[in-house]
Amino acid sequence: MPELPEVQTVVDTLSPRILGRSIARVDLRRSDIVDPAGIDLPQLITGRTVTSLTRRGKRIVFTLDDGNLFYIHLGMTGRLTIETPDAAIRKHTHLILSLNPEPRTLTPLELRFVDPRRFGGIWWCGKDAPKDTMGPEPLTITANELATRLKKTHRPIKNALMDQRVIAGLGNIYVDESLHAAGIHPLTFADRLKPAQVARLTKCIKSVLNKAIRHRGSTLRDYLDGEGKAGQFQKLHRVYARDGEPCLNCSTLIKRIVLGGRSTCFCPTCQRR
DNA sequence: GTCCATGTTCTTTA
DNA sequence: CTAAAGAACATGGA
Repeated sequence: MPELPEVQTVVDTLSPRILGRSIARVDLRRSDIVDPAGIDLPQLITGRTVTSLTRRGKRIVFTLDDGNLFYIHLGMTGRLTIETPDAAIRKHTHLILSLNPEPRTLTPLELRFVDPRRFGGIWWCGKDAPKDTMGPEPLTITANELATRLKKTHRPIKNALMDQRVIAGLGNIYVDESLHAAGIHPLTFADRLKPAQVARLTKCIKSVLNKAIRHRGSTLRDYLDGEGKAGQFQKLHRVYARDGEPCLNCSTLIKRIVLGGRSTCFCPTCQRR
């Protein structure tokens, strides 16, 4: 589910509800979603206040008032939503944080983490910056920076852009959409792209992501933002999951191939080899 | 029953 | 050794 635009939307919707509230109770219903295994997460965070909530790649980074830090990754089906305590607890709810009301309001809230497939989880970092082998943020990367990184790998551009060490935050949807916008065939070797193509790709990645953020992400099945609302950008996908349908630019039928074990959709006319 | 799914990480292969 | 490809993880829907 969640790539950069979805994760950014979750952070944006959660921030006003979480920042400044202290954590009154922690209900960790499945301790195997916490890494490292064996730490006492409830003991570490009960009574603390979240002082900042940020995104790095697809991670949601929580900073606490004692300087400790952890992040949540939503994996494929993870959801992080604000609920009132009386809301029904749905299946696969693994963590509930009860948040004290702000001084002026009397509404207690809960932050709930739900993740059926459990590819997501919570990573405790303590006071150290999280171990970070991720590439640069796509919204601020320069064309030169991306070009340098792509030059180092002889893989199809699709695979390279999916690799979080090359560039952080992109996944299957937004790589396909960006490559289509840039007119680049997904099988093109990353190290063979011309500077003009990388420049165009950089621009397209940014415009696709920004547009997706404005539409609050893509909801295919599981994704909801922090307030429980679905995204709308799936209605504007131009290639993702549109195989067999006409290209919105040229009417050629969108083709589907498998790359890196993932389905990859592209327009054979707009994206020539 | 089968296949597929927004992601990451470990293992195997070249 | 390294880079790249493939399998594995767990659940649910079509």
